This record gives sequence, C-alpha cells and structure tokens, in this order.
Amino acid sequence: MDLRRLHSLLRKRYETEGWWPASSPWEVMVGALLTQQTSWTNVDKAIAELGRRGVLEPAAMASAPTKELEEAVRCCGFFRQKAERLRGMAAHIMEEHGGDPDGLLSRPDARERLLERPGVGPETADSILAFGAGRPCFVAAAYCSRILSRTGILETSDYCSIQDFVHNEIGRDTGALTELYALMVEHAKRHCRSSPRCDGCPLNDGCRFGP
DNA sequence: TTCCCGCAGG
DNA sequence: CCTGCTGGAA
Repeated sequence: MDLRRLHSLLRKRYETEGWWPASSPWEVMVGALLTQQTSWTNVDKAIAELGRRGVLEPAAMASAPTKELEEAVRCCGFFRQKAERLRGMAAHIMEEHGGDPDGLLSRPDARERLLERPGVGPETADSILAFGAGRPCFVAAAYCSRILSRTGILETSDYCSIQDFVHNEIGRDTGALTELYALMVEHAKRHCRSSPRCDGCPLNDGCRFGP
C-alpha cells in the first residue's frame, strides 16, 4: 500500500463534491477557525447566524460586541475562544490589509502571517491557504496521521513530515491535495475512527488493522 | 497533558 | 445514554 493507491481507493468510495462550501476567502477563514474540533453542521449554522446578525464581514465583525459574536458561534463549542479569535482576525484584516482578506492571502509569507494570529495553527493555516487561496499545500490533519500510520504508509505524527511526504508523493497540485485531504477526512469519519470500524473498509486489503 | 465547549448522531 | 467533532494554546 502506498499513497497513490490509497488515494485511488478512497476516490472510488467517497464523494468530495461541494466540500468546504464557502462563498469567499473570508468565509473560508471564518469556517477554518470555527471548525476546530467541531462538525461542519454546527459551523454552517454559526456562519449563517453571523450573517443574520450582520457581523459576518470583517468590518462589522471587528467592531461587534463580544457577546454578539459569542452568541452567534455558541453552537460550535469553545465559543469564548472562537469569538475572540474571529474578532482578532477581523481586526487584523481591517488594520493591516484595508479590510481585504486577499491582501493577506496573496502575500508570499501568508502562511507565516496566518500562524501569528491567535487560534491559527498549522492545520488551520493550511486549510485557509488551500481552500481559500487555492494554494497547493496539503492539510496534514490528525486524521491523516492515523490513516497513514495504520496502513503502514508513513509512521510519524509530525505535521511537517506528513505534509512534506504527501507533497513529494502527490505533487504540488491544489485540486489533488485538497481532494486527498477531503477523502481522508471522510474515510476517518466513516471507517478509520479512533476505534476502527474495519467492516466494509475500502483499505482492508493492505491495512494492518484489516482482517 | 489538559483545558476549552456545545451539539449532532447513534 | 455515550462518541466524536475538518485544533490550538498553556
């Protein structure tokens, strides 16, 4: 089992159409902060609620009352942190980039700049770059480590090591990298959970957890 | 390692 | 009722 084969097998099994729905780079950024340890159904609700309250766009969000943001994102959990982080990001976009998220995302050092923002770690930064700015960088989620390890493809939990490995194996193609990430998330939810559900798993042939 | 946190799904 | 969620920071 290698990464190419895994990609191929997952592609036959799962659908990634309409993955990470967002109407703008800014919505990708908002979603990326909200979806940490949170299912997308709740993120979707929160984004709709932010829009309903008129505090979704950077300018409004930056000056919104804390309580307003907290109530809007409450359903995502960790709502105090997330409200603060959202407002911090919005304020940064307003102050440093004239309210235009692309001002940040188009910079060569966008990743480093994102990582300086409170609440933005490697995974969140890369998901913003890949889905919001179309950059060819793989999002090496915790799920990926689990799947690659169990299948014996790569034995490490180090973020950068996993990302480098995938970049080398798949190539710097945004479509392929985002698709693989989405497929691995779907697979982790369906079969490769913390307690494995190997029954009907498309990777059973070649996985050490398989029958 | 632990805390942050509510909620959808089974 | 119990799991797990498209993580990050202290």
